[in-house]
Amino acid sequence: MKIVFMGTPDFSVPVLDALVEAGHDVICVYCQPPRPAGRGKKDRPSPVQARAEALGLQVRYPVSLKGEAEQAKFTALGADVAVVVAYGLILPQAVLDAPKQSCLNIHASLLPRWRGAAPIHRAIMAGDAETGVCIMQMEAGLDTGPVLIRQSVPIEALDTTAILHDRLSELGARLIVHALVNLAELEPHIQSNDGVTYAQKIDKAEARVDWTFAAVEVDRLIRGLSPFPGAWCEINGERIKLLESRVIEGVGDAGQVLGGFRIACGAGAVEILKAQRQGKRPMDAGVVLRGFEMPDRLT
RNA sequence: CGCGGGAUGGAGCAGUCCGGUAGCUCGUCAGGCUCAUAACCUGAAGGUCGUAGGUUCAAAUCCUACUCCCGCAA
Repeated sequence: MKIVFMGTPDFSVPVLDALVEAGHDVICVYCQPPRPAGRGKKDRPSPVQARAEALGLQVRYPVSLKGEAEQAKFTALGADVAVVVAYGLILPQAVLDAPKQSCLNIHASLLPRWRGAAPIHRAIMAGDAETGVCIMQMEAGLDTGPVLIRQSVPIEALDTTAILHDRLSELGARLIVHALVNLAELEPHIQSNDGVTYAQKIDKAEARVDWTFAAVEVDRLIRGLSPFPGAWCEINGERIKLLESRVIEGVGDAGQVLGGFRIACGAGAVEILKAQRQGKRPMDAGVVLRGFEMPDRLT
């Protein structure tokens, strides 16, 4: 099948790989243009661009698809299907209509819950018991199209966004390959109007831990924001990123250190399992604590 | 030239300003104690102090260049 692939971040890469491996003819890859990123603020290609070039695929990264010229170039590809996963650009109707069969989107949530940019983070932060992946037909609206395949995955107590991200990315890759083979038989299910929520982009201001919150909330925040952007707190004037945690039994004033890396919250307590000091790599809590003096209380 | 932190036995750190014996918390190994333990006690092994130059009687420490890792910011 002649496929146009559209995606940008790490989440999209396993999907691209799966399509190529399944023997599809990926005639062109669209992704976001290289942006200043990382130390030195140099332009860096997106993960998808890097992977696509390594595979020897044609790559395009237009700043927008609104112009007629871009749309004409897209249409001229004569694709059977467009596979879109975390591309980062809204597709105009002219683009949606271009592929002979359809535009399929892979979304990392159980739609209609968590439409939008940060579905994995939001599912963990909200304390959802499960999340999943949907393969859907694209419409002009944001993640509103009819769902072809919907597969749920439980969220475990210690799951972080990093873990779920990889798990869902792999799942999405498997499902899209399956969907392309069985495209004719799959039934589109219109999304319910009930239970619609939007996964707002993560705001950096959300990332600071407030110890007056209940322990379950703090724990979800830490796991939901791990590893990016990373929940953090201040210890001895130093900014410490908290990457893994669990809820434990414990009583104390909010912010009180209960020994080791166990902190009392507004209700209950959390134990930090993995953290990262500035300029250091992520380390297990016990290791972080060596050569480091914990105060009696965190704010 | 976006801002900043870091590289010291296997791990995490101190020591660097004010050059002069290589230190701490762990881990490892050996022995001891204990009914027993991620317990405790004793002892041991293990380090080109990121690399290359320079200054000096003497450099982990001061100077220069370089490599690698990371935080912020995007």
